[in-house]
Amino acid sequence: MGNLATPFVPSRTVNPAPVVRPTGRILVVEDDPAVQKALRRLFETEGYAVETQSDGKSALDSFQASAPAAIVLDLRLPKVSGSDVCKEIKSLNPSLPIVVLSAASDVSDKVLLLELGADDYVTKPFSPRELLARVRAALRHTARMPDVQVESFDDISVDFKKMEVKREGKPVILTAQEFKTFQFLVRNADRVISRDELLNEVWGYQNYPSTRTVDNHILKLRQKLERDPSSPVHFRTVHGMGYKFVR
Amino acid sequence: MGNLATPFVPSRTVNPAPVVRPTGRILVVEDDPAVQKALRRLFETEGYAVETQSDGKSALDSFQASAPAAIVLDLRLPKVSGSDVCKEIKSLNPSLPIVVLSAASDVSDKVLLLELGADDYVTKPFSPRELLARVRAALRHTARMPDVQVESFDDISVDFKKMEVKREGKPVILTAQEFKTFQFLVRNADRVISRDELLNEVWGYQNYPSTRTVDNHILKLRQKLERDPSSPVHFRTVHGMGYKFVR
DNA sequence: TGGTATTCGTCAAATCGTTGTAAGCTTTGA
DNA sequence: TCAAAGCTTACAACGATTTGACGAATACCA
Repeated sequence: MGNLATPFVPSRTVNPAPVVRPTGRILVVEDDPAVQKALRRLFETEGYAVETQSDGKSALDSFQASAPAAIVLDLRLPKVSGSDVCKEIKSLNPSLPIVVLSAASDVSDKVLLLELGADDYVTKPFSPRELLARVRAALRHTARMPDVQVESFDDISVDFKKMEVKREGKPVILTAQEFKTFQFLVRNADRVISRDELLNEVWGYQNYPSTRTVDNHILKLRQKLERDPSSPVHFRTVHGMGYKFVR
Repeated sequence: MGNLATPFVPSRTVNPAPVVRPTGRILVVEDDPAVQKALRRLFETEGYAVETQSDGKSALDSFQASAPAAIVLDLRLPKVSGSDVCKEIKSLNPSLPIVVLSAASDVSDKVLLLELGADDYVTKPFSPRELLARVRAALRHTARMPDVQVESFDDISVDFKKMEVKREGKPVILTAQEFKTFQFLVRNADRVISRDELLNEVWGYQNYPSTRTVDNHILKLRQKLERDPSSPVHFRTVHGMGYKFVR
């Protein structure tokens, strides 16, 4: 799943039901250009969209403007120190996971990190994999599953945790992408969702060519889940707008 | 995607699957006000109720009066030392989980902690997430004391305590890593588990191998435990997602 | 109301990603 | 020092996803 970083365009004004965010954008704040580049590559090859900033001031601006899903923050920064950035961000949004990069000497102070409000840290030199693991864990943690894991309507029932869908009690096999699409639609039932939004939220794309990809997945879902796929009841087309799922 | 036929439930929204939510109050015993505040924030944003005390004496009183679900205890305390508090509490209520905070120098000897009766410890500086994880683990541990230590299905039986697996009554030798993987899967039966999650839960941060490693362990488990390893029934692949264990 | 432009549904082919597996290498512990 | 366990690598096989063409449906506008 390839990704290119481009400016984020908020598509929703309000934040409705919990939204499934498979791949978030990561804000990397790091002043050393070499390290910055390496980090970008690390996360991008893992399918994350990456935004980079080189100093604390820009980081704060960037955080305000683009609402990243997680932040990787070097403690050693020019102008505004990493610590201050961390505190500031945490005070604005306590649930946004921040993973701190620090030289071993920086954290000699016993509980500094805790006071900063950072969620996790790795000390330089660190293994890329470990950083990745920690960021992923941080993301997973905040993207907490909504309480309701099971839904049913019409003759369909879904168990999001087990990734099982049944129709008239009989199992229906959905592929990974189909399932994610379905899940997103169900969790945003009754709301009109544009293809762009689907691509952003389900596919994690930041930019993309014009594509029939979404349509194809809707097609598959209709074939598998609608009583009469040729006149869909649940997966509705809203012409010129996108799709809408209704129970 | 594995699906098993079960009766169709026509209600609209079925009751939520049991979600592990923070329950109970955590008693934080810490004399440094800044750290105390940070700890409070850490646990509270996670949904725990927090009670704080600054010295050993008050901690003991508090423990008696309010019966917390777990205790986070700094070893460095004024008046009554943390060690004594720990011993005292453990003698009064051995099953109450205690996670100890200690400077690295304090625990040159890990054995000491065990003597104290502490369930777990983190050394400063610690990652907030790690502390959280350990407290959660400690809670989980005691929360499901009536833990099933023996499971069986198909022609397999497992004794988690003895770390023994038998197939058709005959012992099967699993390596440590295989056993851990197996255990995690069994305890999360029916749920789809990503490689990442397995890596985090079974392997942990410090050694974070490649995802191919997981595949190999699943392969071994299938070879050792499936009737027909080439068409696995229990260790199912969920393409694009991970694995799922089904009894 | 008819013509035109846009958007959507559908299909098959091509691409791309994921998984299973074996073999070899590294680490660990007796 | 050796054997066992664990990890990495490579690659084939498989399946999922994307693409692009094209006709059908819908909206727009004179």
